[in-house]
Amino acid sequence: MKRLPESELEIMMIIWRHDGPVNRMEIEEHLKKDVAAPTILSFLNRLEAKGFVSVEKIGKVNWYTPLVKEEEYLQKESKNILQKMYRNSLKNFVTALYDGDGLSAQDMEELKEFLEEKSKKK
Amino acid sequence: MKRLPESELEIMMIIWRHDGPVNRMEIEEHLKKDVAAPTILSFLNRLEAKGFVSVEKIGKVNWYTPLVKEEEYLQKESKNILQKMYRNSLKNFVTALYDGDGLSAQDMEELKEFLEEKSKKK
DNA sequence: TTTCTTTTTCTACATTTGCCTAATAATAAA
DNA sequence: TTTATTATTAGGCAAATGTAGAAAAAGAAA
Repeated sequence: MKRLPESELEIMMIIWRHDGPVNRMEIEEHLKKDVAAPTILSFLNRLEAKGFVSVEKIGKVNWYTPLVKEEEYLQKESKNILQKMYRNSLKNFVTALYDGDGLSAQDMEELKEFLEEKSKKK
Repeated sequence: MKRLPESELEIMMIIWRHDGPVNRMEIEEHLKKDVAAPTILSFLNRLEAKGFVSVEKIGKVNWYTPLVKEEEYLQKESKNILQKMYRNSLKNFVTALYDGDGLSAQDMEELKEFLEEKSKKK
């Protein structure tokens, strides 16, 4: 499974968050910036070529369905990021966020609970 | 400050972790895969063009010094990553790691302590 | 002062990425 | 059944990225 470039990932995120097949128009509506229709279709073609989605044409509209699971992709990516940028230390990542004011008290609380929960389970 | 492509970031990480000016040869030694000297120098040129390092030539050797601070870059990147891939939720990121077996008990312990420490301070 | 040796600089090239215009296909409206 | 309307496909282009061979520069050794 390849790593996706930014624009393709952006599209993929929309597809993942959407329930069931999506068409170009729906994706367009969820994109913040606006791009021409053929641009989006071009990204979708590339995603298909890379095996990330399948396409079915109904009438004149293409419907796209994810083939790769979001969790699967994000799991790989998370590890990658940690390894490449934070010497494999989650703490380093969180510290960077904290120091850059990217962490609210609520985020921290939420995470603490998660960690307690998980370590209890073990 | 621009985002760096993978190869340039890899070089930058080496420069940051190194203390004081570095030359091409030293960088080469720290790279896992091996690339031709001109390749590394080419990346270094691009880093200079982007304002990430400064160069000083002494004798026939170039010495590179970081101009952008590691923390600064990583802080921005961390936020970016979180926002683009995890709907801005650190918990989502950690969950992905956890579910993908990218988290050791020790990592979790370390992080819990960090969080407790920080929320106490507040 | 020649002749290596080693570095860097030049230049180039294949791919990938981000994007779009023009052409084509296909349904919907007259 | 023509004539819009609209979506997709073709094709393509500029910039960015990954990579390196050949040429040039500079110190080191003869």
